Amino acid sequence: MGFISLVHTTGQHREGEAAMTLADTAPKLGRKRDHTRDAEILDCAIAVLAETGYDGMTIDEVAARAKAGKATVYRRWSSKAELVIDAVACMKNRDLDPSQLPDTGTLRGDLLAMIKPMAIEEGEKKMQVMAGLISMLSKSPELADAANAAIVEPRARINRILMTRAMERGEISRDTDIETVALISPAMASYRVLILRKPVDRAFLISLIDGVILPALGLPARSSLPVR
Amino acid sequence: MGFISLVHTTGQHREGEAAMTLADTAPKLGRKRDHTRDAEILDCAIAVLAETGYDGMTIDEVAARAKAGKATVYRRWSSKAELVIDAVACMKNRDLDPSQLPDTGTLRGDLLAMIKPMAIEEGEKKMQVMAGLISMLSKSPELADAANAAIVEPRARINRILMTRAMERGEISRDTDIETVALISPAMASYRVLILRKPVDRAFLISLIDGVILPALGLPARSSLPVR
DNA sequence: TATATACGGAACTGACTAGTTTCGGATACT
DNA sequence: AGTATCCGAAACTAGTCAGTTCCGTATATA
Repeated sequence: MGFISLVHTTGQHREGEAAMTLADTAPKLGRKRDHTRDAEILDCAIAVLAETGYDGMTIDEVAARAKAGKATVYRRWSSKAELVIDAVACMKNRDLDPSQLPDTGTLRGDLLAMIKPMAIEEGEKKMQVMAGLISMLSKSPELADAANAAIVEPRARINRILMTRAMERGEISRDTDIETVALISPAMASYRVLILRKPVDRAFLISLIDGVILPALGLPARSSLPVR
Repeated sequence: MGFISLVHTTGQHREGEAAMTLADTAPKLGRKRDHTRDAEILDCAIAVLAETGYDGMTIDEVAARAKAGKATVYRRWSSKAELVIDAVACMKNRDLDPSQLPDTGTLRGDLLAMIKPMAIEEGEKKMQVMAGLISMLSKSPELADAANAAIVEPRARINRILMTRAMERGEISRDTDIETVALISPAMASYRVLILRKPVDRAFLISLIDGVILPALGLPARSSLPVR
């Protein structure tokens, strides 16, 4: 389960022991480390994390699921905390295409175009992971930063972009508080999954757009024309 | 810290062992159980829960903080899970006055009147507790129900009442989706605390009311007069 | 070929903790 | 008085898990 193709970009951490100023690792002799295992282990870590949460996750389970020895895991990450931070950071790459956003001409059209089964599923997965991390966020600022960058920010950023475009288009008022409005859907979707434990489906997202977001921006549910 | 005066209402659970159809406990002989310890222990459980989360919380810590022996705790609750469920359920009673809500004549006035330092602080505490519970909610439906009834519902309920009154008053449209709009502030406040880890202060709540909730209801930020 | 490292797997260590039991003393009924 | 239960405190039991070490084997350089 999960594709292997991901490359994790957040650094290998220290692999040797001696203090090396440059060239993180450099054993000239011996068998080379199989870096295809890295992403596989991280994928399994994400899966276990989503299923059991940070405290419930065990290195044994991750290693077993990746058909790896624990030594193979600890050779790459010096602790459970580092593995998790790297795994979470790695989710950032699963994101929707960087700037290949829809551009339908209306904000409503753009927001609706963002509702795709794949995006919903990926969002659900991220929320499962987030659920297992929340109690840790206050204990590990480093993890909190990783979770923010990989899970929280990407969503908000997309909304910010779409709404900024709508503003430049003249569709919404110049003095809209985009920063806040862009957080409505992430916030309400999180709340629905994490706390109400109900599914975030297409119908919910549409009612959110038409019942909350667009009205909050002063647009009717069926906006299409710029105001001026 | 924390007042002792609370009475927990959610039941004592089984205290004896033999199957008794009625009268849960009935030792005629011996020293009586000191029921003032119940609420004290529950208060300490809440405090530890807020600080460390469910997995980080230990019975030893709770007992030590309440200056009680572990046996005294286990005599009342047969497991950590039951203690936590009872402690969470107990938070319901800390609520804002049952139906003693503000009635200023406008929805904005009512919503602003709900912003009191005490209410903010209590909400923050509840969110800390919720943060420590989230990863457990999917594993224990009973805990999820308790958390919902004690932490989630009360807030939403107040908004629902205030908005229903505004509707009857003619201030907002008859076909408003109150069920969704009432969740905006709980959702965005939770998101802010749990995920963004920023404080929910007066300024945030006001910008939420004026920048999101009232506009979503078709009201200007300074509404005062009924529309029709 | 000799050496050094990687691999999966398994055994081991040390710390922690849920839950139980025991102890000396206090309190309440009979 | 006698007995049963409570109390706080501490010791004990049993299971779990992070992190380490060792094994036999595979693969790379020299």
